[in-house]
Amino acid sequence: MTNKAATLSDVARATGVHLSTVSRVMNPDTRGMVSAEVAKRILAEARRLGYRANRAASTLVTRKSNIIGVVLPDITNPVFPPILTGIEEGLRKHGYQAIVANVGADEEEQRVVINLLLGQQVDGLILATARRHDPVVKMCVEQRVPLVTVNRRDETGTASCVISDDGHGMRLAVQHLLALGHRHIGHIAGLDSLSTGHFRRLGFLAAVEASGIDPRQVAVCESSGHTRECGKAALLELLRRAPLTTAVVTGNDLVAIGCYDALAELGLRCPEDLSIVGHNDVPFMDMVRPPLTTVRIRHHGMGVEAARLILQTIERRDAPVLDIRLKPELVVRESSAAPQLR
Amino acid sequence: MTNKAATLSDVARATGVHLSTVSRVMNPDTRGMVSAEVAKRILAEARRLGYRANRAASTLVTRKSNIIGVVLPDITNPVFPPILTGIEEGLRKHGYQAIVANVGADEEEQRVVINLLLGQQVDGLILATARRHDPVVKMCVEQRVPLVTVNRRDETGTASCVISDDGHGMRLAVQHLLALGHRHIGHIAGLDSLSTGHFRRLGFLAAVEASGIDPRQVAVCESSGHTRECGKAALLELLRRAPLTTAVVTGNDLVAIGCYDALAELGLRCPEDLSIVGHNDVPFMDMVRPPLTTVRIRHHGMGVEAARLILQTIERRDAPVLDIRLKPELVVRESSAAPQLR
DNA sequence: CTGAAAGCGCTTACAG
DNA sequence: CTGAAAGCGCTTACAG
Repeated sequence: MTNKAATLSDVARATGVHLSTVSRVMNPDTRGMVSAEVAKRILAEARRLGYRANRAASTLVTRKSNIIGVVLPDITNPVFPPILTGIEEGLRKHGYQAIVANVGADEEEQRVVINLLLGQQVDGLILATARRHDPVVKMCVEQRVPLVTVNRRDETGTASCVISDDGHGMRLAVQHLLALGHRHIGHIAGLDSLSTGHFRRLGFLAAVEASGIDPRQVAVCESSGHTRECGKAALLELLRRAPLTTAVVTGNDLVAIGCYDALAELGLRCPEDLSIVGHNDVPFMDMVRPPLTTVRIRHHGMGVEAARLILQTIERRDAPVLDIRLKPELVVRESSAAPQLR
Repeated sequence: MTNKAATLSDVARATGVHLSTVSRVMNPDTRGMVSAEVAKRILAEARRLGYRANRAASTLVTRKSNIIGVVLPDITNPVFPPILTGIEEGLRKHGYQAIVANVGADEEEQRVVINLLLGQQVDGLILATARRHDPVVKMCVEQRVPLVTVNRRDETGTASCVISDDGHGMRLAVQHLLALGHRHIGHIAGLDSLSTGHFRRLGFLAAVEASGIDPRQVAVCESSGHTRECGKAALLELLRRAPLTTAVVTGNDLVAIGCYDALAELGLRCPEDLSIVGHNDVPFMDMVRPPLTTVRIRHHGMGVEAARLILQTIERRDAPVLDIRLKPELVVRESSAAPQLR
């Protein structure tokens, strides 16, 4: 049990061949260049010595690390774990690994982290941190770093992205409420600096407009953050401004839960007094009281697609910039019902 | 805007010095060896050229990657994101990064992933996958890979670990129920192959024993998995075997939610007919109906400690094997109450 | 204080 | 089919 790892030259010495021959055998793609008999001996010896290629060395010469940097804004936000899992699955299938960095919204901090990742020779970057106008995305594009954004889209359209079809999701939510008989509908929007918040707001407005209901019966409030507290404050504000509202669509489940808090404070009930539809379908939304009707987004699928896209972008540097949108679905539970007559 | 990255020798040429001088300046620790004036010129030129050290090259020569491999069984299990966040914070502070791999329970798959990580020249490993008798931990220890397990403990005691003090947690839960007046108490245990399941079961038994209540009033059932379905089945089984039970402590929140499902099926209410105490306090446990009383574990803190420990283990190869246990606390909500007289 | 040189462990044309 | 050699981009003794 030697303490230091065996190298190509250790295996070569033990087998009595040149280390370049060992190198050829260790790489399945070039194994065919070596006679079967020699290859067998080398493989046996490599196994005996516990040989494991030093990827730092091969990265240095091939300029390929087979590592993708993944930058997340907050892994404790339950939308990101399934995205990450999808990314990892998609990557691993092709022999790639993910190096994950959690980073706050601070731009300078993001630059530092991305520089670390780039120094690590990652072959590409998947960013879940992108804002609609993102200087960090711009920097990466300028440096020609293969890049895809996931769950978020930068508006310059210079980077490929994988997002949910938010227009479709909002249409499903609004049509559901209309079908139940609601005519005074509100929207609690997410941050407009993020594509999710922006597109969902636009989607809501478009769906309402298409339905032909009077725009004066529609209210939109922006939640200042994706938290329960912000959601609660936003609904309180919305009901103050539009007291006739009987149903609300939120841009985020956590915000929807905050709406529950607001209703509790007002002594109102969901869905009797107000129907609420969330967005994302994060875990446990079927266990809250009442179980939340929400737009289910294909987080895992987005991750898988993002992995596929980044690998494609790396393979062909002239690969087109793609804009992939996965279709969400509406999950009807108990937080939405026909409006009560009042 | 050159397409390929600037190297030390590019900066050296541009400044008119030898690349070894540039190397000394780029590393803060050796910067003092170079005159301030030259250092300034070099730094300016490096910045102008966008120089960024190639870590594959420096890893190759220093045999230090400043990367830690983190192996998780399932990032979508909400206990892991805060652990990971804690690890990353602890690591980043000391200039380290995490390379994260999600991997199932399959042993062979774990070996493959760990070999990938080791090939990547990680300086150490944090495993959240360890079972009580874990061949993969054994393999790492044999190969002298710096290692710490987090949230889980391997029983051979050859690797440092950071876990929650499960004995303390169960004592808090049992004492709470006793104080409410319960005398027929059950436990739905987690998998005994994991240290969490094992220690919580032992902790439960010890707490009950210390209270002096008749062992015949106590029932333990093992849940065959950490899911709602398994929790439901386990409670059904437990109530069949011990119908007088008025309170149950579970080893896991998801299992506790499964118990809610079982009660719903039986037409029983929580806490009126049965008090339930969970374990972990994952997000949203305050939003389920009824809000769950549970043992809150310091997941984030465990991650921070694990990072500290692995760095310490790397720094001093003779560092002692440590067994760190963080104290959990009981969060009382509405799923526990005094037993009804029947 | 600075330079010249060796070497980390690989891959891959180039010979033979 | 196999070997010899150059080179990837760094770090770090060793000279001067």
